[in-house]
Amino acid sequence: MRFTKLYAPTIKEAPADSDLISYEYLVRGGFIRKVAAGIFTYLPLGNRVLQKITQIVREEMDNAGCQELLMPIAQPANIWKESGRWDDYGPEMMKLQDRHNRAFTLGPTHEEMITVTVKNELVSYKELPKNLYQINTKYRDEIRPRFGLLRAREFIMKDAYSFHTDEASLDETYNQMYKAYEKILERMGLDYMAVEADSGAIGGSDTHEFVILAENGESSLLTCKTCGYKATDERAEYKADYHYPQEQMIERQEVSTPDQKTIEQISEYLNVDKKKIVKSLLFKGREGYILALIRGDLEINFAKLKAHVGDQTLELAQPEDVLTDFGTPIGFIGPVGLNREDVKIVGDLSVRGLTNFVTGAMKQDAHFIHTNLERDFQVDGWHDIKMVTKGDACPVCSNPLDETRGIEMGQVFKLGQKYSKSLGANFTDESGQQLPFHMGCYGWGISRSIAGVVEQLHDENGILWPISLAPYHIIITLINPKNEEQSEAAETIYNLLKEKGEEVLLDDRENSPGSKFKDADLIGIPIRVTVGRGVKKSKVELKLRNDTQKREIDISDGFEELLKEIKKAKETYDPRNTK
RNA sequence: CAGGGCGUAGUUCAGUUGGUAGAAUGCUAGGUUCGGGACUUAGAGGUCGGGAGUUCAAGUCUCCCCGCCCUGACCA
Repeated sequence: MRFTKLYAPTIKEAPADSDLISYEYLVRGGFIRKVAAGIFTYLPLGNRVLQKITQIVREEMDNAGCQELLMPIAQPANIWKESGRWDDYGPEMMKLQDRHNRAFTLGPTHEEMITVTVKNELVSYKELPKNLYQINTKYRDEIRPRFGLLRAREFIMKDAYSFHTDEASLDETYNQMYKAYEKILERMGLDYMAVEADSGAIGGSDTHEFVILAENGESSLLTCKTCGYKATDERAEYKADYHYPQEQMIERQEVSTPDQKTIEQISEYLNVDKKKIVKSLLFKGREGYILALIRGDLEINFAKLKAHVGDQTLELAQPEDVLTDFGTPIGFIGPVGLNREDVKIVGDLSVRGLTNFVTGAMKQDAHFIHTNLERDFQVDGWHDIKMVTKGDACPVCSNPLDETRGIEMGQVFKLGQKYSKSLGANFTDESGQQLPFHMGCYGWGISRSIAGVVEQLHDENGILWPISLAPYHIIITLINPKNEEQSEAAETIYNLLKEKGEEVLLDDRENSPGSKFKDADLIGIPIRVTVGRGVKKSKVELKLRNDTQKREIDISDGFEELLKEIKKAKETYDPRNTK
């Protein structure tokens, strides 16, 4: 491809709405353009990368015994109502109506659709297991789309679904997919981790996330150097070991705390250690309120709480609701005297054993001091709902955990029988009995991968694509197109490489050399052949994107050395090693 | 959705007490250059996000919409 023919508008300045390096470089390099919040056009360069990722994923899926199909994006509401997720997913879904006022959604995921697809036709144990996938556009009306392609509202995803007679068969496929995902990440040349994760709204039991390591990643991971334990922050557990000194219980007392709403403020105002305050957060769910209690210096893990309560619709109660239902602003809620049918109290393990602590008094501008468990209120259940942080004890070996950041590229789930049961998807076993499938599902963020790769592989000048994903492998930078000698040499090399089937880009623009170098770096082409003044002496230059050194190559031998060096570079180039 | 911020040339941004719409960069044409966004001359490009209002006069003041960005318990 000639640069003069290519549609790749590059931009010198960072776009005003740039919030992340990958978004900035992808826009500046002419890979993508934003159309609306979280909705993008893939320009030719972006589309080439997208196709390469798609192809890698497709090949690995096929190798893992998975078959490709294509399901509709527009899905009727009724299948979502049947599975009970019309409400669970709720506002996340892009909803629309046809001319007859029938409700549809633009699929945020396809569990329902695939189940409906196989429901009446995949009926015998003899046909199992089956593993089906598609690569398709998905829609999720995120609370706040951001970070460019990392959190888009319209995005491309590979999703696979497997159907089994029993758990053992599911386990086998799960492991195959797990390995396929490792293979995909290796082919993309990325540093990654597979970690235990929370299953969220998708539900199910076992699940692993495949996370690539990146400083700006949205996911926080907790890892143990000693034993190798790894988990996402939502899922991470720890060895809870709280010992509090035995204290004499003191009489509970109400104190005035005007406008002191946060733990921080109360701690200062009452001159009490945060560890002697119990934080009370009120959540509203399907079956009423949940009051969650945790020690003042710790944070609640919302995902753990949701999982524990078994209600994915759980949300932090609105201040207005709290005021009308409990008669207090949210800063002053607490467990004392809260004997209401519609309120369940969940206590974090950190609260158990505390004595004489501070809680909200359930009325404006007042807290209780010297509150005590049992004597002053009852907890309905104890559970670990704490957000695990760096330094907490590893749940396996008790050594302190580390925290790193990353970007989730894919996730594998064992769904079990959740969807097959709710949608009545059964098969007939050897004995003629109707049984619900055991299912697995396996997602991969195709469009997100583009941004993920850039997040991990970039420097101050632009992107460093690995060979497997680069939109072109080689760029020929022609310094002066008006110089016949140079121009001729560049054309010859370009045609030769094209004949050899190389993916080569010829920068034949009449810009100044500097702007061509900048663009080549920004776009991130791995191998650069510079054709300039050296041509007089039958020399061109070879420079790799991850290297600061250039090498002179003699071309008087009919380009043999050049071809050899290019071949070698293609085989050994690794953008993770910068020099 | 809540709280905060911003919408002016393709892009990044200036625009004073209300008084003829600006720069840089990019683009077009010419000239000089040709190894890290080079220099120079000329030119095109804007119903100032949309609507209503106040005023002799609105980019600037008021109100209502719309869009985008940031913070928030979202997730491939």
